[in-house]
Amino acid sequence: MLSKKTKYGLKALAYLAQQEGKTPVQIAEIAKEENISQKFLESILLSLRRNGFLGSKKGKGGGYYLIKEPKDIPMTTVMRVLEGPIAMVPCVSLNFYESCDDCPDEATCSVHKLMLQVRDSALDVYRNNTLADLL
Amino acid sequence: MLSKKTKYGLKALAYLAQQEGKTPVQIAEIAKEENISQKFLESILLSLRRNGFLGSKKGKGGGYYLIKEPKDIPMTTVMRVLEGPIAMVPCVSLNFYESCDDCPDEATCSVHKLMLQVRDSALDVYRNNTLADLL
DNA sequence: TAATAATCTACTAAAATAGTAGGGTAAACG
DNA sequence: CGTTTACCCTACTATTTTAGTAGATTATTA
Repeated sequence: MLSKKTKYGLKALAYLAQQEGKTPVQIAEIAKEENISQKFLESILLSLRRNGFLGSKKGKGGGYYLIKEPKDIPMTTVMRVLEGPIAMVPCVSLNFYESCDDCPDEATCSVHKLMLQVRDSALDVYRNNTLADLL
Repeated sequence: MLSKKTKYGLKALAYLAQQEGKTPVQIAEIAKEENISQKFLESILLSLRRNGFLGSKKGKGGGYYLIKEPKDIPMTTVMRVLEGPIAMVPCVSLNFYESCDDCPDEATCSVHKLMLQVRDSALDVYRNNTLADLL
């Protein structure tokens, strides 16, 4: 299941991408328009800023804005920041690899084999979608 | 992330599929060979039996066994029983559909659009794999 | 009937999720 | 320069899910 954090994060990014210029949008506006708890959204936007997706401006007329063009933001990087690993098991993860403590041999593991295919197919989708494609 | 329940369930099914005849295999044997907590595995096998994948026999010489041929067990049905919905959001689920309480319109929802593709790609993998393919 | 092995009910510890509460801090505007 | 605006940050909490445990029961077979 997709976490609310990821869902809200995606919606917020899409909302910002739809904006005309690069004028900052306030948290309160996004929260209201997208039906998201404002406080929760605050922490999500903050993490998106820390990870280089968003810029922010304080004070009157402040808010958040996209740093890059929507078409230059691939879904792979967004999903990894918001949701974490794209793989369903750590032993097939490219960016978050970990070996399983059960399972003596990855090469012969039935789960490994299947989940490798699932990861590749999901990766394929995320690689072929940028933020611009969500609008 | 794939739950341990699903992981263990898949491993147990694969173990049973590797068996020569249709002689029942005891929970204890599967648990030991696959490094799974026996009590936890008990409940998993029980649910696989209730859902028509396994048969069981009590008493001496008893245990669990596959009811169908591995090649006739598609991963879609296994995953749905063990892990639940294949979709990452209920609003794109074929078998577990639910509308989102935020999100006024699915047709224009950016998350919906993306997750539909992810579901289709995952479904594609599961449909093209049977239990026999995991061995 | 004694041993074996699945079945069933109920409880629990730990982790993740989805928030809340309450200030602090920087920038803009009058 | 001071007030307002709006992001920034820390800490706490309720709920749900996950991953089990414990212990008694029931059915089978030798």
